[in-house]
Amino acid sequence: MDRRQRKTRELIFNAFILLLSKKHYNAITVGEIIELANVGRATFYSHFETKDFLLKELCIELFSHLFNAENDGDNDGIFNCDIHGNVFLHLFKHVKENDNNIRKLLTSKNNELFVEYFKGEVTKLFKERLLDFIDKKPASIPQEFWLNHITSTFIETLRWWIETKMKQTPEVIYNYFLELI
Amino acid sequence: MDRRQRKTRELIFNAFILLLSKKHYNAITVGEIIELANVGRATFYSHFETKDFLLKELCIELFSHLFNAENDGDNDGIFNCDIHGNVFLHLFKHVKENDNNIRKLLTSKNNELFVEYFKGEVTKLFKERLLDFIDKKPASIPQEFWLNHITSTFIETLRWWIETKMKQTPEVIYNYFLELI
DNA sequence: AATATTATTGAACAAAGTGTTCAGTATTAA
DNA sequence: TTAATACTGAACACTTTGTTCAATAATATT
Repeated sequence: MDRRQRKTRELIFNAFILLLSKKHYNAITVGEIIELANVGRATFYSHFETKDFLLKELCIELFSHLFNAENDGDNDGIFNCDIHGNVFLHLFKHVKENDNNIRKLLTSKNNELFVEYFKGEVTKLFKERLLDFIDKKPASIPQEFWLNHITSTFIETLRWWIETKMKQTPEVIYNYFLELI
Repeated sequence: MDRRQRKTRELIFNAFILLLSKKHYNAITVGEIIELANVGRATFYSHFETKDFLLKELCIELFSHLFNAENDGDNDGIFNCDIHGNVFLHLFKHVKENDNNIRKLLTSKNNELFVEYFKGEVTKLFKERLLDFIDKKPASIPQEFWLNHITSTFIETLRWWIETKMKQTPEVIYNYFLELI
């Protein structure tokens, strides 16, 4: 990819992230983004079809290393942690220590699109590790319902934790989560 | 209130509800609403400041009888049910039998505003009846967190039920809910 | 270093939506 | 019947969106 393209992409991403932490997703206009990024209008539209696509590509940029990491070395993908699957504890830690972006996006308003993306990824994680939680499932309820429940509970827990300023350690909040389910 | 006002209010509400079941909240324009309602543009704006206010007033219109009913007779407010507080079972029943509007609104896209309203009302209900559920709370977790959790779980359960076409009876889905918490 | 390719620019553009205004008309309440 | 009030519809300024295009700049290719 042309160096110019990489440059403008990054300028746009940075401007967008900055705006996301200042105002609702719906309230952000393409005009504001390009003004802050110092980029022509036509340039923006040659990179991204719409604002929604910008968000989508930003998610891939920011989180694909987390969710899609193969076991190929020294990245910090979710799958490369303490052998036996404290994936979710790892995620709490990751959010606390590195990932201000997840914090911003998960608590920003009018951002159904991101929540949908994030929930989709987390659902995949739980699906792959469903057996680790299957013993907690009451026998009577359907598995699809259970999957939806633990995923939602995880995300709500994470959101609550972020919104109340992350006063607990990742370990404590992870135990809260385990006690809920 | 002038009969003319009541008439246009109802025309607008009906048009809005119809549109909500056909497209995303964000995609609905004032132009469409007034065209469908057969009402002048100026009239719309003399009734409602913005589309968001329209939604807000629609919620009050549709659900205040549910959530704010005092014990004053033959309404079907949430508080006027089987003495000992199966409020939530009652809500499941209500949604299944009478309330196509909650169904539409709770599963419509780009409708954070409604979900926020609905969650607020349900949170109030749980807060007033927290003692009924307090014995299910693990000792270690904070009460505010617990309140948020059972509220979210209730709403997610309701949403899942609606989205999967309400195949279970209200009693069964209510038991699912109880087993989750 | 010269050239071909590709990205960016800025300005202009149509289209769609928002929210306001106002004079004229119709409906309702008194 | 009259006075008050609600509705109309058309026009308005304004904002935002997404597109187009010729000129210019940066990069890749040889």
